[in-house]
Amino acid sequence: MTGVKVSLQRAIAQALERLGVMEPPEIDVQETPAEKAGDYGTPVAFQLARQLRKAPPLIARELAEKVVLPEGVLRVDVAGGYVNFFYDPAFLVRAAAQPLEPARKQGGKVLVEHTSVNPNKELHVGHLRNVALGDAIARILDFAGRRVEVLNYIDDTGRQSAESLFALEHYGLAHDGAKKYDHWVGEAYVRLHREMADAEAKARLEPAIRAVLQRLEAGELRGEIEKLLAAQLETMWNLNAEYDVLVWESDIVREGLLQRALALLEQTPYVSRPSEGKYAGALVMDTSAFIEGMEDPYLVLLRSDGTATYTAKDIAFQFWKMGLLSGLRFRPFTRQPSGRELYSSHPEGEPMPFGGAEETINVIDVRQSYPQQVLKAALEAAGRHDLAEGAYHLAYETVLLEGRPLSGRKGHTVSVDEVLEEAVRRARAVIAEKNPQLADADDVARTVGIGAVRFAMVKTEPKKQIDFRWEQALSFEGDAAPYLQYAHARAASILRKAAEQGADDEPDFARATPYEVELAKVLLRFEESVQKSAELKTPHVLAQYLLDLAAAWNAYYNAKQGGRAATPVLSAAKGLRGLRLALVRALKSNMATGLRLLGIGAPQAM
RNA sequence: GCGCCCGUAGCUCAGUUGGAUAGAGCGUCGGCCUCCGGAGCCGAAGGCCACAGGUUCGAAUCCUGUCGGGCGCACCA
Repeated sequence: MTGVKVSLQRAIAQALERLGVMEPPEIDVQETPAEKAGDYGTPVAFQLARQLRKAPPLIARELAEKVVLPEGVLRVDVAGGYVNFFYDPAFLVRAAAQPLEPARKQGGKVLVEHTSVNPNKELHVGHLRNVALGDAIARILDFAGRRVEVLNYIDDTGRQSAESLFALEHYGLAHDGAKKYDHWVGEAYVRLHREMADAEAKARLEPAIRAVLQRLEAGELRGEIEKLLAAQLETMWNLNAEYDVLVWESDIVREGLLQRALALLEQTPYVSRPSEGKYAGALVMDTSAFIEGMEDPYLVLLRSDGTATYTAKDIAFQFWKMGLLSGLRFRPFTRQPSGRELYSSHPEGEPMPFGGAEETINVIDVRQSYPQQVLKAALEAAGRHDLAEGAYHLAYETVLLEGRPLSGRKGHTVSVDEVLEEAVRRARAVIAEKNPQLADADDVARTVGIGAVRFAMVKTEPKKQIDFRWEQALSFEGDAAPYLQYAHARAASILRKAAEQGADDEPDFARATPYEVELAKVLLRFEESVQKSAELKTPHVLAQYLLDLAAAWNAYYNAKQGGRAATPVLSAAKGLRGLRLALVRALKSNMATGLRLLGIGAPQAM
């Protein structure tokens, strides 16, 4: 159903060629403003004025004379320097009624890493934005024709996990099942930190924590981490997020990826082992050739005591992601709610074709910008400029809670589980009030509540800080997911009634009115918005488009002329009714697809 | 101090590879269920697009500077 703009661009380009324009500019085709004549127009004559040394209106007129009108265009007109095209309403509406299809697969693999939360406590609202963004962008890229692999990194050898596991042992706790496991462990973690606020206590406990860390690195406590991971996965699944593969940090080290990455880097002129000065005895990388403005461009990979920094492991991981290194082994981990298999790296697994992507998207908050730059620098140092170009950091700003930064230690935080529970509860209350007869009210409340939360996380640009406020994030009015879902349910309701009445007349597109044309034009923007979302790697473009689409549909639905409904569907004359049903069908299906790409469900009724 | 990001209506935000009169939601005020679902629709009020220069036929969008705000600059992760 694309193609209206594209065919105009092509026609204009050919006309310019006939006019003898040697270097045609980018041809911009846009919908004409509401009060202007025509359907689509181009300002290309303005851009050519200098090159051709002619007034824009003159060029516009010549262009209008030379252009061969593409299919569906009735006539062309000139307004000032703009060239405007008038479409046959029937053509636009028929085009808009065509079913959507995912773009054909092309290009290499793109690997999306998101979530990657420390396995040591429950997810909080900061993680929520990460999961919502990462899951949505993966779905969008897939629809836009990319081969996508979704990865979740398990930092099982981190300090935080060690502290959590130590806390359980230290306080002699046993899980009785009353609380969700990750919340329960999180409480022990917080308790430990309260105790360690005292410097003396901290020093006393340090050796025992280190011992746990070492056991983690040896892979001895994998089962403990898996228990935490299982509890966290429940939350992500509740959010509608699934993955292809988990990669464990300990596996990266055990399989020798870290050593090989360092060996590879040591052969380059950028990595050295200073024998004196600040970095004596350490292995460092000089990033000055790749990162500008650093006071101290040296980055430690191996500490002088021989241990690897987190960044070094991350570099090894990035090298694996992009196929510079291979060697991890995998096996099935669990089956996810949709039926999709989740794999995991594992010492006893077998080689499988994960990784080796030509492009990576790392979804991590903006505070990690420097380490992410380092990953690119390491790829550059390895001589792979092409891969460095393909490594994208999807940086999102932090989430505030009621205007203040999140803080686990001060208890200023809310878990994702809590947020979801409250959202679903509120959705259930609204249903009880507005639609008490609704059959599957509990399921719908889940879809609506979770949808509201996810949409709130993706509707704004990632690089803008957002403030999580209960009243806003859980709003069921205005620019929120329920608005989109309501538009969908309304369309579903009409189609249901049409089926009951046996209304299935052939559409007579020649009967299209300006009301249908207006809705059709918005429908026709769907693919462009998905493509743009994919290209800019941000779901908010699609989210904003869906709001436009729902608004156009609601306006169409409510249109009145002289106090009467202007656009009734079911009571319309034969042919016109068929046309309107075709548009409603397209609206419903596109809205459902758009919501799905954001990881949000579209109930038939709500 | 150096670097990156942000500043658009009372509030929260779209719009930025330069294009026609800067748009939504919330809030305020006023309307709309004899009509397919009022979680909706229509209308009003509300803008020196932070400020000052510059480039351009044309600037919220590009450049320079200034002022506000956020973040990053560890042999932490």
